[in-house]
Amino acid sequence: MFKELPITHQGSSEVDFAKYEAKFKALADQKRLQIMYELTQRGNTCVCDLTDIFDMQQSKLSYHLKILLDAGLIRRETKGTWSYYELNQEEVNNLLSPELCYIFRLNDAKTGDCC
Amino acid sequence: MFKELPITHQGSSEVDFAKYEAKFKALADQKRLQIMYELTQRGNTCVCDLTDIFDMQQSKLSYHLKILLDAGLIRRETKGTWSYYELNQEEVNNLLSPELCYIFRLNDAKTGDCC
DNA sequence: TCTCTTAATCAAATTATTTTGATTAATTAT
DNA sequence: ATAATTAATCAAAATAATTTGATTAAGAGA
Repeated sequence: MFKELPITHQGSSEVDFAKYEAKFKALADQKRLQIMYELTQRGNTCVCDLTDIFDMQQSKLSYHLKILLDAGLIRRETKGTWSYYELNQEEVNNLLSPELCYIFRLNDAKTGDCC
Repeated sequence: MFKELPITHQGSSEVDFAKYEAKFKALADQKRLQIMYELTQRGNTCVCDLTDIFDMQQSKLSYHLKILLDAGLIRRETKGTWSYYELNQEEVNNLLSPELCYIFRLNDAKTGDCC
């Protein structure tokens, strides 16, 4: 009935790995990492600018932005018909090493300490 | 002929995101995170023990171990017919936040500084 | 030698993710 | 009011990742 538990610890259920799965899935894509990098460099950015920059179909970009948004890695702000996205620095810091955080760090924040 | 470059920086090609894609892909799976956690707790561990612990088909476990191995997150050592895997602590530290590193930190190393 | 065990690899089936093109709703501009 | 723009969503197609069961190669043990 019950699966035997491992001997040396109380089982990996004490850590919620499902939570991290979605976040790492969001990070596990070149395009999305580039989108994040772009948001790092530009700060709050309109989708219309991103479509130009990445030469990417609008629905495709929208799909990738949604994945990053759902994972909590970016934030959205809507102004009229326009959508602006920005990096969620806090979440990035919670996940990534100081070295990687630095890559995804807003330029005007690069003087501060990391993580 | 040439795609216009973004204005505010020299293009995201200066960061090798392809390199990180494979690593985050490896991390983007609950089972693999659990395998990593198990290796953290047990240290150098035989595949035969892992099949018991995870109640997972041998070929399936082998597939996931290969993905972690190829991403450089774990290391393999072969002794006769047996394979032993262990966490690549250094690589984990290079990627993950101190908070996450701590989860994947060998018990006997938990006193030391992170990252 | 012959048999058993270990663990990697393979091909096929299954499942999940991504891309594409179209549609939609909301807003803006004429 | 009408037309144009923005960006999300949808369904179908294309692509990629995972699972399964079988096979293989290498060693261990009788």
